[in-house]
Amino acid sequence: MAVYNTEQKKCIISFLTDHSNSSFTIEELIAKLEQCDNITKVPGRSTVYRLMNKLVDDGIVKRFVKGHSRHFNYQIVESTSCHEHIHMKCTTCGKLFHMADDETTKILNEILANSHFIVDRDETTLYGTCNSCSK
Amino acid sequence: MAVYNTEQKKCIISFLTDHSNSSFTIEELIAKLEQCDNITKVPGRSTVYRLMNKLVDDGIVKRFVKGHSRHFNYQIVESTSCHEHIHMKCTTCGKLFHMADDETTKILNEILANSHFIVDRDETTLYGTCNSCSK
DNA sequence: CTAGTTGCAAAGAGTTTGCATGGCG
DNA sequence: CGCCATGCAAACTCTTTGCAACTAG
Repeated sequence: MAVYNTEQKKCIISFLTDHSNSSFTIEELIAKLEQCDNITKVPGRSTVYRLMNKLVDDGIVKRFVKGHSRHFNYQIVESTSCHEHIHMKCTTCGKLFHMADDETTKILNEILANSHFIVDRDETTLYGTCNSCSK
Repeated sequence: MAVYNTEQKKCIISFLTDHSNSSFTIEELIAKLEQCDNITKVPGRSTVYRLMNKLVDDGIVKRFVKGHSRHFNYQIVESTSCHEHIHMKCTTCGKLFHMADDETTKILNEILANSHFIVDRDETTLYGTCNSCSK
């Protein structure tokens, strides 16, 4: 099945790439896209839903729930190495932090040794307060 | 505002308590309750929704998304000390494990020292594979 | 009794889908 | 030019809400 590289698809991917530190609900994403003036073709609502589902299936975008929200958030998966470490999301400022790789390995090995639990790195995001926000 | 202890509320809480190792979507919960024969008064759909929202607000039940599902799961919060340690959920067998308190403290302190990030314990569930399932 | 709770049905919100049109390759 | 992608509107699913009847305390 051929895949076409349409304006709508490019528009969403480039927006998410430009805001790779933030995540958006579908509603937020649509609102943001409509505000952007450097966008040639703002995709329609159903196209956004369809594209996001496909992008999640393809592993280009990650779907998750932020804090206690009842809606899904979408965020671009930044690189393949992104799967390799723990993420920390600040619930105050919303920024996503990446734990150093060796620190990640150390922590996960410690959990394995003590609790005999193999943590799935890709599924792991810690929520809390970042350095700046805790000051 | 007074709070009445109705059959419907008791029925949901006792079911969740009896299955404190499992979590359910609303749909699953309703189906299970309808199957149970030792239940005097099966609550209606809207009552289940209303009660679950209230139970979550009151901190008696926890709402979260399991794996890549698009629906919320509900699980009873097992005890007050439950907030104090990290949870580990096996994505294979579905069981919830509790990390030892001293281990939790050690890990979180290590993260704080290295990444300057204060992890919210209450928000933290690690997903992965438990000891039995990894064999 | 009285006020919180329930169940029904209807409304609301979020998401998916069928189909005709448009546009990429 | 053929086939995939898009947009609209309608359908669908999940959840909430208004209201009259019910019931715990």
